[in-house]
Amino acid sequence: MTHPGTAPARRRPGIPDATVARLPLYLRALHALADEGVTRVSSDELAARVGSAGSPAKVRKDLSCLGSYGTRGVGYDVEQLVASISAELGLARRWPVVIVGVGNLGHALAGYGGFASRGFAIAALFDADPARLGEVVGGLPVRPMADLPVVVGEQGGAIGVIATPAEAAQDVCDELVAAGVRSILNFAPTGLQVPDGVDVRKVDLAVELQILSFHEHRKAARQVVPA
Amino acid sequence: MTHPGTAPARRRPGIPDATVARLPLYLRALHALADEGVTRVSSDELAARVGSAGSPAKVRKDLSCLGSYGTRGVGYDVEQLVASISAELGLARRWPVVIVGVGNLGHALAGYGGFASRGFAIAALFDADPARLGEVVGGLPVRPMADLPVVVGEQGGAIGVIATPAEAAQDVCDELVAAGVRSILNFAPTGLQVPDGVDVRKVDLAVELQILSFHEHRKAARQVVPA
DNA sequence: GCGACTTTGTGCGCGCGTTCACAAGCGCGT
DNA sequence: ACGCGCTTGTGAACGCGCGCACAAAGTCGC
Repeated sequence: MTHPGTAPARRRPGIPDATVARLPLYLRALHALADEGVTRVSSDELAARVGSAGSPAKVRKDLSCLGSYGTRGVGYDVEQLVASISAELGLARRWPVVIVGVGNLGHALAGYGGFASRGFAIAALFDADPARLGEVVGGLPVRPMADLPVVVGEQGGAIGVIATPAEAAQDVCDELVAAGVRSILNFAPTGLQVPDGVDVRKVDLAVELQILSFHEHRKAARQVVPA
Repeated sequence: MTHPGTAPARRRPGIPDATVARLPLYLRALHALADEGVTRVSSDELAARVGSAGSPAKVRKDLSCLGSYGTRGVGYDVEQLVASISAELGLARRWPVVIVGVGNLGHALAGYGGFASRGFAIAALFDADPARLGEVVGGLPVRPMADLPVVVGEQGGAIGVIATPAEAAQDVCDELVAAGVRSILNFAPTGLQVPDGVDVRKVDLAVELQILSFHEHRKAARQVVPA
């Protein structure tokens, strides 16, 4: 099979995005299993653990995709799989995270213990509001935006988290990019424009609720007019 | 569909999930446009507004999918489109939301103004910790879990939000389902088992960071070993 | 009033992801 | 030692969603 018409300039190392999105779920389930003292797991069991997002076949294909070995007739070694997935996700290194915007959500994120236990360290908190500067949240002081390039430089890169109102998000995003941040998690309810080479993932609570609302709406309509 | 004139394109129950997931983004952008006083918008412009998640063709196909009319040579009427999408998402009704777990994240959610302005009303807050009961957060008192069926009954259904630690999530989920909740937004870092007819959407901050970590990792690797 | 430009609506082909089904491999009991 | 059952790994088909490209349609300029 030769490559079709398109120029093969960008060769992918072969991990589909859909698989990448599931690896963290597997990792989560595997950590839970390890805590329970389980040392081996089958694709069937792992799929059940991750819930609706996993089928046994998907699990096997995903895992085979990253070259990790299972043992036929037995299953996968939990510890080895954790190591393999962690390596693939780049979690050997503990990534520094900078949070911009110390409002309601920023406070919650700064105080969230889940980051530290999953391979991330909150490096600093920033806010544009001078009244907030110096305030200590989750053990870290709130710093001015001007410090951002310094912190990112010190850490040798970082993941940026935007927890500001929508109006400020694009400006903050630009500052993050200018400071050298190439991966951004955006909680502000707005789309962001970024140059090539910068990844943005967005989490919008209202959007999630609206998607649920759609299905709820449909379910209600179906009750009134049954098939 | 060769009939010209006022032939109504009946929207069939077949709206792709991918489209449903984008409708809230369009709605968000349209509200912003309306606030700016814009009354008409082209698929091109709307696509640009939603950022990387939208191409003009996708916008057109999505909108045509829900039967809303644009005017050829002009574009779409912003107000009409807002009404159409809102109706399709079931936002004519203001959905009640119950939040379970008033920790860091629960506090932030209770205080988040974005819900009220996007078609949702926080109906009540719950927590299993007796020490928290009665505490007022975001204008609402924290109530015991035992009140959950009462509240859901009063509201005639509700969307449940789980903001508890992972260990409690499945139990809370079961209680929500037992109380009649059929749509759940889960912030706890764990998979949930639910019966048929119940929708769960999950938001895991650490998972999002790990996906970013993967790409960051890959970008770093590409610098060392360029193509 | 008419032509030309703009923008929607959509049919088609393609590529990705999911699922099915089965062969290969490994351990275990006998 | 040998077959039996369990589980992985994977090839192939299916289906969905995306982008392209063009026809229909409506507006604006002259």
